[in-house]
Amino acid sequence: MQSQKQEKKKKMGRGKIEIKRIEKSSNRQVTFSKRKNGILKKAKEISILCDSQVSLILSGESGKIHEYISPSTTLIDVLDRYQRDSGKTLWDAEHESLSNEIDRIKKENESMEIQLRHLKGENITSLKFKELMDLESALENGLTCVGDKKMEVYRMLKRNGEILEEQNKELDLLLQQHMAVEDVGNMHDASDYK
Amino acid sequence: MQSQKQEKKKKMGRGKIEIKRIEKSSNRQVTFSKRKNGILKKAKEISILCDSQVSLILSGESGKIHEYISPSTTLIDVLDRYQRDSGKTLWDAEHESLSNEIDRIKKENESMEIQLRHLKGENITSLKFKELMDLESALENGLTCVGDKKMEVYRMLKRNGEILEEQNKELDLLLQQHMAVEDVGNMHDASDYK
DNA sequence: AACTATTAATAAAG
DNA sequence: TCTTTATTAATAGTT
Repeated sequence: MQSQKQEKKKKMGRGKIEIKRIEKSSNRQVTFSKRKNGILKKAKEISILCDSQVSLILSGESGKIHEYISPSTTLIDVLDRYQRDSGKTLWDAEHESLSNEIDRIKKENESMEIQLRHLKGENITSLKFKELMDLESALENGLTCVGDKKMEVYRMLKRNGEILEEQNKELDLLLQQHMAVEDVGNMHDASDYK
Repeated sequence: MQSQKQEKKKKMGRGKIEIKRIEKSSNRQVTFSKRKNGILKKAKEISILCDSQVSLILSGESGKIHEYISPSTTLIDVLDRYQRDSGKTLWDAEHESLSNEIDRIKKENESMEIQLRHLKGENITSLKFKELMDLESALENGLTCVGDKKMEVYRMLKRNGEILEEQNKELDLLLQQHMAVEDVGNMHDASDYK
């Protein structure tokens, strides 16, 4: 291998180049054109293959702009993400305040989502005993209010005679089924606590 | 040449791939990581070789952002140019998009807040009978889950003997008070339904 | 622009 | 995630 190379330190033919500014303007332009196509293609490919968001903006010496923005998103989205992620503010103060508001609301959102889950009995594995008891109290309280209200509405409906006989029967049936389920629930609770 | 190929229509080994979303998530991630490095390298190379301005921002499914911005310029310069060249005003669009996002999240927020209120038995005056029943079911379901979990945790605590006697008593007391409230709740329900 | 010898990127496997 | 390697893809220099 060495013997083959020894007389050819510089490749005079096609081959590797050093990564530094190409001095000859015409070559530089040609290379820009070729590599521009290459990288635009790569950008498109990675966005399709990997379902990823890409924003590529290129400009050569002519000043002409070439771009690829993945269709799954807009440039705005990419830049917005970029700003939040990097902490760099590309734009004005108002933009920043809007961004902050979004962050704030998103946090609120998250906390409410957790509360909702808990009230629905989901994701409660990590809760402490005291938290479970508080949660239970809240649920019982809610149940009491709702149950009272339900009966109130039910009586009002009946009294006003606003429901047709047919609907009335349907409601009664629903209600009875419901109460049956409730009773089972209570029995379950009771046995569990003894 | 044809004879060599005829038995190997599909390359089972290393080779060409079709440019379409990679279905398997792990493969997609690996490919993203590799190609990301590739395209970042290409971006750097073209900017050096051809003295060109490049802004490349990528994000994969993890949401993490990867970027190459050519040192000869700032992202803002690139974007300014982009705006002038394309005639699109990113500024306004950005502003609008943020406003829209805020609206969207606020609506989500509002809806969750209402749900939370309802589950806590507040603001239920306007609800229809059927809605009250659904709400009640949800609450009962949540209560069952939480109650089961609570007892599970309680038993575990007792069994493991991890709580001091003092704490133990406190818990027992809390629990008894709690059950008493529960019983009142049940009686209340029962009497109402008769 | 088109052509090819060569290098570079990378898909699949370990 | 890293390394290896067979194979495809990109491209530098030439025409």
